Amino acid sequence: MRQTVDLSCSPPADAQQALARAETLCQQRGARLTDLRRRVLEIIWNSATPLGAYTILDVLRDDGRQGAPPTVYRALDFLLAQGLIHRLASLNVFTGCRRPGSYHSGQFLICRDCGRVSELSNPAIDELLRAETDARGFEVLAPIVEILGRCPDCLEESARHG
Amino acid sequence: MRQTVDLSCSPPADAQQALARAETLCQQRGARLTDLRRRVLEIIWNSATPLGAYTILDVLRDDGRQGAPPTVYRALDFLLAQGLIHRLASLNVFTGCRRPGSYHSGQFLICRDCGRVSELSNPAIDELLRAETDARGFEVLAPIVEILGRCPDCLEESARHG
DNA sequence: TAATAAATGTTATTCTATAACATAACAGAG
DNA sequence: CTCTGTTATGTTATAGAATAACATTTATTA
Repeated sequence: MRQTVDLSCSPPADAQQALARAETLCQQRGARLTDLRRRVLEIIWNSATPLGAYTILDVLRDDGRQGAPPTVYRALDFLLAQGLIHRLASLNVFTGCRRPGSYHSGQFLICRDCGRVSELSNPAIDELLRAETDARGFEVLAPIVEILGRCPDCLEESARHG
Repeated sequence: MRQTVDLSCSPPADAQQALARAETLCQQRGARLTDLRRRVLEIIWNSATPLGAYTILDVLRDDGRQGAPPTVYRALDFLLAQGLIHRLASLNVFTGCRRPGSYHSGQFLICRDCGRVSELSNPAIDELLRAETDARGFEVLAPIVEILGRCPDCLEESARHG
């Protein structure tokens, strides 16, 4: 069964702000934030949890749009290239970037229970990784840091009940 | 086209040692390292680079064994549970664990060009991540640290030629 | 407006992973 | 040793993620 979209905790304000920011950035860069790409970004931001490509496709189809997997993946590729979203490799899902503008790879805390994601940016972690790779003469292209676990809310929840 | 198995840099000695170690650990734990599971572990260790599940399946079939995807995935699940291999989420591949016995999640440097992987274990990185998650009341289940980049050999190679 | 480039539509396929159920191998109790 | 329950493996089918290849449309600019 396909993932459903949970809007419970991502206020539209966030989405609107993110879209406005994206608009500005793309304009500055001469990148074309088309209807489709904007809509995909909006779908991602409207969701409380990261979405898979096929879930996004379902929403597009609900919009009445035509679409096949490449439709979504191409839009996602664009948004990734612009640093407007991140891909979580461990779950094959996509989430809006909280700090677009400065390209970065991000560090993520992913809750196993509710699926929500926090994006950290701890420079010390970056520096340590950098030191480690420098020492080995390894050139970094894409660092991936994804911590799967349980968020405070879900911990408390499971403490109260079962 | 399916991945092919490159034996060029993983001396059989490593594999033999890893298998012996696995044997011992499983015996201590009362876990059953069956023919199939041992063979899958051996296939992984005999390869210079991490292997995908379907590549492993191909090798099993070359052995003359019967097999379907679940055959491989079940063996991999066992080896993962025993901490004898790691899964690299960013590439959907599996690699032998260099320090089995102490369950750990590992930090990996993955070369984009040659596909080889170095497993780090920098306690400082673990500690930083731990501090960050503790501060947020987030319970860690599975930290994933995978750095995609280019290894020294491939950097030198590309400096000499193209 | 014509020529070019960029974006999207469309069909098919590849790769990754698991569900569900059948059969076989094994370990311990009697 | 045999029965019995458990664990492991065989087997078929399907779900889920991603891309290849080519057609068509939309935008840009010369």
